[in-house]
Amino acid sequence: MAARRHAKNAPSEAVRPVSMADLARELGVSMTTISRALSDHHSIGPATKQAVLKLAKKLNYQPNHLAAALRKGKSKLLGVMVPYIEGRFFASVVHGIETAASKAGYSVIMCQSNEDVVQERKNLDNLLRAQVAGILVSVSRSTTDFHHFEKVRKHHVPLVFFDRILEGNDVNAVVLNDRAGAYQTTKHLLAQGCRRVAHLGGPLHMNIYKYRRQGYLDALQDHGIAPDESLMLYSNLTVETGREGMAQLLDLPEPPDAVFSAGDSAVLGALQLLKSRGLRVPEDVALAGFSNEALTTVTEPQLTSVDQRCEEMGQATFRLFTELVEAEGAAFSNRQVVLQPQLFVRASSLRSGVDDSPEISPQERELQKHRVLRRN
Amino acid sequence: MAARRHAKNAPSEAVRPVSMADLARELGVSMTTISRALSDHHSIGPATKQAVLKLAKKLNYQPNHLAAALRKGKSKLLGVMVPYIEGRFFASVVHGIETAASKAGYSVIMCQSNEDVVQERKNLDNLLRAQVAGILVSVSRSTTDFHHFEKVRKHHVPLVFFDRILEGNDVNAVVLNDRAGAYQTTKHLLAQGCRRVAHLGGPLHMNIYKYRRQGYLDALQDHGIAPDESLMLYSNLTVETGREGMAQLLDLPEPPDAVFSAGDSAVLGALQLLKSRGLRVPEDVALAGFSNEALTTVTEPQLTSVDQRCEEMGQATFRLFTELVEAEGAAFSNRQVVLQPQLFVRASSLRSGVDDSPEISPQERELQKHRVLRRN
DNA sequence: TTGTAGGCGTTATCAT
DNA sequence: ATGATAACGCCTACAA
Repeated sequence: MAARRHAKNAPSEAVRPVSMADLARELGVSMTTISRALSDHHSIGPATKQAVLKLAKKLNYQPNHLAAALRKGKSKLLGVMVPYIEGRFFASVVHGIETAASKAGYSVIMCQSNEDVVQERKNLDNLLRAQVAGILVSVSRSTTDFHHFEKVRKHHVPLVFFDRILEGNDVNAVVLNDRAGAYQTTKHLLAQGCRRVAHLGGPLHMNIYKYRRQGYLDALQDHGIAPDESLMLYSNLTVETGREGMAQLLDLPEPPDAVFSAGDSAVLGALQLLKSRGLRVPEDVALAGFSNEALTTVTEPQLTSVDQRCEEMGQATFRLFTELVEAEGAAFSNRQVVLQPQLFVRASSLRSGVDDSPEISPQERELQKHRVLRRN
Repeated sequence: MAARRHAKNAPSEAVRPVSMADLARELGVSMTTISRALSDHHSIGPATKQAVLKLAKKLNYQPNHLAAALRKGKSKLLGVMVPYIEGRFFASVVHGIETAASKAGYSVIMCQSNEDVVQERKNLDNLLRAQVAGILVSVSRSTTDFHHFEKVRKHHVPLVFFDRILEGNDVNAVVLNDRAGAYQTTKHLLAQGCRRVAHLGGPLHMNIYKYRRQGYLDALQDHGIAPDESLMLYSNLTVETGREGMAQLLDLPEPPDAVFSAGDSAVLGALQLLKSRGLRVPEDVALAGFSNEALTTVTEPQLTSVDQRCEEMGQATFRLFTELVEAEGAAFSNRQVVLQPQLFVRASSLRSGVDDSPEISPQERELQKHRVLRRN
């Protein structure tokens, strides 16, 4: 017990953790034997193996991932960057990624760009320096060019985008079919008898908002309705801008009888404003949003919204990453995975007697189970 | 033309990243010089330094954190473990941690225990193997003993608990003054004229729920009201159990005129049930919750709730970690940081004409700005 | 089945 | 002001 370990070049008296060399010395075998016993190599005596494992447990040995990664030139770290972690969407996607990654032996380094392209660049550099095995990213709102991601490619680090991607670049990406979600929602509003459907949109340089608008337009066209620019407002889709937008729409000579918002916060704002003006939802104005945030089931009436399959997106993103790793640069062809959204029809868009989506209820009930607000 | 080395397209040739050795060779100097130039050492010629930096930029050199950490025996990785990342509370705390950590040059490895001690243990081992510089953790719901955390201490890795801690152990921790939050809330309900205040509580083996209950009891005692066991129900505080609990309370011979819930989901359930029975809030039953979730400002009436200073908690947790690092094991005394909660009084507990908390509004307005639901 | 030795990229300690 | 060299802990040809 009194036998102290003497580090030849130890900087100070800091207690070093137990290493394979320590185990080897203690057992009087070589480090190779230790290494093989621990990694369950085939050519290893069962007796020695047991002895090694036992000693390892006794001395509380923990393998040093850093050293292994350095030696192998391959770490088990995975970089994940989101604009921010708060809010249901990104938190759920990260949850999906982390769960899948953890199961596959990867540790997730999480970072946020805070919607700032400068921070995004810094984070990217930092992840590269950490020698991550891959980078999964949803770009910031202020990102408009691709060149900092080029660097990642130069370093041969697998790169997968999710949800918010850079259009026009051939990249690996997992996205939601935003167009289909918007199309289905708008068609639903039209099926409810609405004729002047307005749209609260987001910044059009972002793929998600561009396609949500497109789906809206496509549905109108399918019904032979000409788009009316005065019914289309663009903002950052906060509650506040939702209120303002709704007010502006009501002031039109011909106000809308329905609003499809590209986000749930804005549609909440719209709802608040309509109530404050004494208008009824959905009788006077029907409402539908996008994201299926928790708040949609709390308002009165509850809000129709498009669910984005957050967790599936996380899983799919990680899966795409593992496929890239296995492909090992064999195929340079980038892959796109497109997830199908799911419209949840609720009271805010359901006019009496008309129900064009009877198949929704069971899924929703199922989803609600998982959407319990946890902790408290 | 044949003499060219095709680094890019060589199939079986894994392209190694640029290292300090490459820079040294290219410039015809030693690695020591490179290292010093890059780390801004004092004894380095300004000319050589410039040359090194220039070449580094040109060749897209990125320092290898793994190698540096291995050599120095100290990484810039920080382990953060939460029960789950979804939901406002933990997401905000993690946001606070990540922001502070990033500023200080740390990368955050985020993992979830999913409320499972077994996973918690695995994660802990994994973080140790990743050679993290510290571990910040909020324990899972199913954690009742401390011994897996002992291992962390044995490895001399700084350990800080936040919010959910293990009582009875002398540990570093950042917690909310749950008792004070509950006390203040209950006193507020009593000040509104309520005389039979019920309590929806959580699992009492968790510090947070134990203290919320205690604050409730203390407030009752201060008003000379004897606690009534039939008014105190315990559950996991989901929306569903909130509904059930409220129903049970209404069936009492003497139903309550107010409910203080240890969580916001449960109080939402209570609200739903009261409405379905045609009872008015707050006139018939006043309601107050805990956590100040986003939903509290969406319901009708809006819900009174206790804000937990999520982001401050994250910042404080990281700060405590850095203090431990600087202390360098000098002082073994563990520190506890206690944050003060903030009660937000809203319509669900405000009976007409009585307002015992006029100072709330400005802060709330301020907070609301930041609580915009983002994305979409 | 086991051992030897070299090196992954960096930094710290010597020396020049 | 600059170099040579030895670790950090692990893996893996190549020997034995």
